[in-house]
Parts: sequence; C-alpha cells; structure tokens
Amino acid sequence: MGSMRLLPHPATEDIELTEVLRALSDPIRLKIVARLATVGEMTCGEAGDHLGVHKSTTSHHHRTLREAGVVCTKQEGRMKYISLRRDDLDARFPGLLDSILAASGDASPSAASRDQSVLAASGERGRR
Amino acid sequence: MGSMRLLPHPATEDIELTEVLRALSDPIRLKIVARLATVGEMTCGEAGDHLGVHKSTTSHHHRTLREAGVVCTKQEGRMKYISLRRDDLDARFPGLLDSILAASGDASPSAASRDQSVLAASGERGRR
DNA sequence: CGCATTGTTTGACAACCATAAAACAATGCG
DNA sequence: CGCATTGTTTTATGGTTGTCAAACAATGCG
Repeated sequence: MGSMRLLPHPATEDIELTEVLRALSDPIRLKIVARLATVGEMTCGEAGDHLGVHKSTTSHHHRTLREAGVVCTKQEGRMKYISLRRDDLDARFPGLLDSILAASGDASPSAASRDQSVLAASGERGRR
Repeated sequence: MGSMRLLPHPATEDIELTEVLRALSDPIRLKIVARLATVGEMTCGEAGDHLGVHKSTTSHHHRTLREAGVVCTKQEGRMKYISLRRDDLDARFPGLLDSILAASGDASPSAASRDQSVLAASGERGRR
C-alpha cells in the first residue's frame, strides 16, 4: 500500500534563477504555484479542474515547474501530489518566492481574502 | 542641445508580474538589469559591447525590458540611456527586484563587480 | 550640408512553447 | 484478473522568441 515514491528533481544548488523566473512567468504556472502556497499540495487532476486546462497541459506545466526546481512530485498510490520546494527556494534565492507570491496576490482582484492565506502559509512554514 | 526626451513606457499600475518575470527570465536581459543596478544607466552600445551580442539584439532586449516596465529609456542627444524603474517596481511588487538582484549576484560567477555594488545601489535609495 | 554615430525596424530563420487529442503506462480496486 | 482512475508521452499545430544582417531613421559634428 503506502509505497511513496519521490520523482527526480534538480538539487537545490542546481536550481537556476532564470529557469525559475521563466517557469513562473506563465500565468497558469503562477496560479498553480500561488495555489500550492495556500493549499500545500495538489494532484494533477485537481489543478486541471481548477484551471480549466487539459490534463496533458497540466502535466506539462507540472513537469516544467519540477524541472525548474520550483515543485517536487511525490507519488502516493496512483495519485501524484506536487508541492512547493519552499525551503530549497528560500535557501537558494532568499526572499524571491515570498515576494513573487505576495505580488501574485496583488495582481488578482479577488486577492483580499486570498492574500492573508498566502501570507499565513508563508509565515507558517517550518516543517518538511 | 539639452533636449531630453523620455520614451513611452507602461504606467506603474499596468506593470504585470508575469511580464516582468518573463523579461527577467532571459540570461542576457538579467545581466543587463543586474548591471543597471550597479551602473545606474547605460547606452545601447555599451550594453552590446559588454554582452557580446549584436546591436539589434540589444535593442530588442531593451525594448522587451521597457515594455515589461522594468526599465525606462531617456534620449539625450543621439544616445539613449536606459535605467531601472526601481521605485515603480518596488511600489508595485515590493521586494521582488531586490531578491532577484541578490539572486542574480549569487548565480552568475562571470559578473566581475557585483554584490557589494548591488547593495550600494540599493542602499542609496534610502529604503531597506 | 554631408557624414559618421547611435539605435530601431524589418526580414529571415531556427528553436522553443502552450495547447489539445490520442495513445500509452501504471496503479489500486472489486 | 479485468477495469476504471490518474498521469505521462507522443504527435500536431499555431504562436512566440532570440538572433543576426541589412536597411532605415535620427541626430549632432565638422
């Protein structure tokens, strides 16, 4: 049962700034990341439902984010959960993710309620 | 003679996060911005010489950065100087530019004079 | 005025990208 | 085991991008 595998992703020191910025420069991927910051983790189907894109497109975005070092994927059963690599990103590029998350909250009109969750998730990070 | 024109660029509130991230996700443009952070301003030819790309390519990158709201262009005589829109970016996306500049200093070993100049330029603005 | 200097625009080209559909793979459930 | 569920890979397509070269435009200098 609970065989939990972790998919390969780049080491922290191999994460490149331009690739992270490029990964986050796509609106859909930015939404995925913003949502991950509040929700913690997410399956592929969940992301697709929430964003209204095809599942293969979602899979592609997840791969892009993973290869850029922004998320890591953990397989549990037949689902695959992706989650933010917050600690790794903070270690490599201090403050970057937080400022991007805060900025992504500003940009959306319905950010008022969401904004606090983002900040809360940002401050409550301590495990993993 | 002293006629100084300013080229059109997006208003602060129209700067979009994804476009800024996309503009900075190109290594050459990131170098341009990192250098602007230390040097203050720069002509097109200066940038081209320093980066080893064709002048038309440089011009294209300058346009991309300007349209994304990252730099503004000021024409003086027959030169055009570009400079970072630090205040506007800080107002719209607090902390974003600073964290990217700090990260770009860490990531690029080829940048000869870097982090302490970045901090100096950032500190000369009175904030932080 | 002519001309060199400084950038921009256009054209061309190869590479990459976001997207979707369909085929494929893996996994657990009954 | 068969099968539904969950994602990935493949294939195709339309759009975008980075690059250079060449033509064009603007500007000040002599």
